[in-house]
Amino acid sequence: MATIEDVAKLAGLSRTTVSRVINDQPYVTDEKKQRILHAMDELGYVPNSSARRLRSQRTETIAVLLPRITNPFFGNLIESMEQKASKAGYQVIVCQTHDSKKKELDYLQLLKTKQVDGIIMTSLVNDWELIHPYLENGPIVLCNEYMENKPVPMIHMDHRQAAYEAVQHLIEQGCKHLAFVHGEQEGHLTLERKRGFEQALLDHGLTSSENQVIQGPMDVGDGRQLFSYIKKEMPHIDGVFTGSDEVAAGMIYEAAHSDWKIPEDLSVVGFDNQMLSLLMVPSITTIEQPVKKLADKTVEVLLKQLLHPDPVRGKSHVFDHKLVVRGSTRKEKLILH
Amino acid sequence: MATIEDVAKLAGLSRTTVSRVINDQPYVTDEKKQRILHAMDELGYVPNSSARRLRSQRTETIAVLLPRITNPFFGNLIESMEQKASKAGYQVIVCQTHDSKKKELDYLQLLKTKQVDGIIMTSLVNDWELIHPYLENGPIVLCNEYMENKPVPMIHMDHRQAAYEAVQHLIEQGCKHLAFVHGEQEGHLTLERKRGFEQALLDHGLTSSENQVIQGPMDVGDGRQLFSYIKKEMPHIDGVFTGSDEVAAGMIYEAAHSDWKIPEDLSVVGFDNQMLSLLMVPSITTIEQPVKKLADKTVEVLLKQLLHPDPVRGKSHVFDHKLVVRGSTRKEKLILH
DNA sequence: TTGTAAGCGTTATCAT
DNA sequence: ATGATAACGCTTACAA
Repeated sequence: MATIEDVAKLAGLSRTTVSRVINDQPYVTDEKKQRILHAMDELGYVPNSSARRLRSQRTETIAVLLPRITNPFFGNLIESMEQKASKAGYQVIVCQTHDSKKKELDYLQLLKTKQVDGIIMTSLVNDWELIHPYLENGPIVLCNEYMENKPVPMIHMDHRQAAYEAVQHLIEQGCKHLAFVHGEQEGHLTLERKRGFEQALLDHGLTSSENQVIQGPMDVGDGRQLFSYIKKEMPHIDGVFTGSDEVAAGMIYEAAHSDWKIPEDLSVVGFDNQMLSLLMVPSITTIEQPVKKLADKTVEVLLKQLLHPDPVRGKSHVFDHKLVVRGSTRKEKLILH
Repeated sequence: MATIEDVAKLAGLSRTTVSRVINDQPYVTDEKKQRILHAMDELGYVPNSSARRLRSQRTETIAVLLPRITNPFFGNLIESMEQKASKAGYQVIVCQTHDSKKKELDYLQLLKTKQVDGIIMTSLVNDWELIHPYLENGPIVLCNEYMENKPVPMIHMDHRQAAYEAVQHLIEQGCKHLAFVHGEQEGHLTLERKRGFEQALLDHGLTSSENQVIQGPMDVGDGRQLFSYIKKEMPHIDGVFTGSDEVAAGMIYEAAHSDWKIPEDLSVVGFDNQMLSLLMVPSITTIEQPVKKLADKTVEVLLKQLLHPDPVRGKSHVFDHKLVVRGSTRKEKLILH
């Protein structure tokens, strides 16, 4: 593999001058520049990335931590982030934590080992105390996940309000016995949604005791089990706010293979407005997140921090959600057209 | 940021000895080892990755090239690859080409710039002549995509045979006028499927002229348009083999909002057996790929090449597919239970 | 068992 | 405008 030295020799010039050409710096005669470019071409020279990184102390790479790439919400998020980052000349590396505390910390080490310049966390399973020290090693930005009064920028929606509106909608459709379903991890995000759920119940005079919080379900399979469980063990439940279109889809699938009708016997709300939620029969009422806006803003904020290592501030950027009403909750058939 | 030198000083030993401890090498007294570990701990020392890479000429990182992460097939593939690779101590970086020739070549540069030790290509849009030179810089393995007589390992299914079986199944269900649908790019993989399509027609006495090859559709939206197009412009078509569950799902969605019935008026076969294909109403007949096996084998082969830089051989590893028959093609209702 | 010193490929500083 | 030289932080012969 050719090095800068080889190029310099072949062109009859010094490494310094070659380096100037590589980095588009001034003070190189056009004639010599051409000679060097020729030499680089002839040797198939490409600058060695490790050497540059070592020398410059920068990697031009950022890491995005997420639970799992197979969740379409995170898939879309990373897709947008990657596009935005690569326009600014940054590489993105995708880090799946699978909601493991250990993996999350392992990936944060990328900052210490200088493999990345900054980190975006889209989920957060460790206590903040364990995350905080890593701020010494480079900027961290939270996207989607958020917590109060922490010295990092946060880009997200108001999940409490979103949950409130979803639950209010269920109540308006006539549901009296509601369940809130969330995944295995009880993150801050889940907590926010739960608060919204409870507030809505309160505001509409439904006592919490008749309503349920169910922890665990995360995917389609879980949703299927959940439906069977509700039908058998809690048949009084008539409305469910799930934190996930997958879970909602699983419930609807299983319902279709039973004698319950959705939304008549059970109304269901999902989350994320994934393609799936439109395609199901009935289609799924859900909360739409402004994925692209979240992604773009997050990358923008991180890149800004990379350029101006300011004293870290905990500014929140809150984006709007949208309740998309569809067949899984709409009991009175509206007249279309 | 503490360096190895700082640790050495604090422990009153040399860099060499510290390095030995870092790399778990023998010939260090237990007592000194402890002293060093203590010093590392006290300073919060972490080895600098760029320096190690530069010195050792290895990155312990592999790149996986794929069209887009939001396609669940590739999402699942990368998920499995990442797990397998990380067990062997390798990092994975995900590279979305979006089917762009330029991006594909850009990412292959990672091999030249020594940012990765090896590359897995799960799709291939450039001519082989452009890819070939990169083999100088490190091992490349093809997974999913394949071509004949190329000096790289290939791990894949027999797409021609899979297509053949899918089309044969449609014919057995009574379809007489078939269409084969594939995406924008006409890769080798698509070509294989098309051959299977044509062979099946031939073997069952259907002349090609009555049947169609449609290029372009890739996602749910395209599938919806496609259905409308077929209904309006080619209403004689009664069976479609799409290369994608998404396209199939889009067609089914649109059909449900029309007066055509699936499978009676039009039968549809998807590809990949994604969750979506089970959830649709009717559920989608599809081809199941052994994603985990493909992923594991691919990583295994690449890692082997990384350890033994043998003269490159073009061995193919072919895995079995499975035709999953569901409601989108099953005209005679079978009695269940 | 431990240490010295060279070198991986760049780039920044300072001369010239 | 160009070049010599010293880092960046680590590993590895080789010496002791």
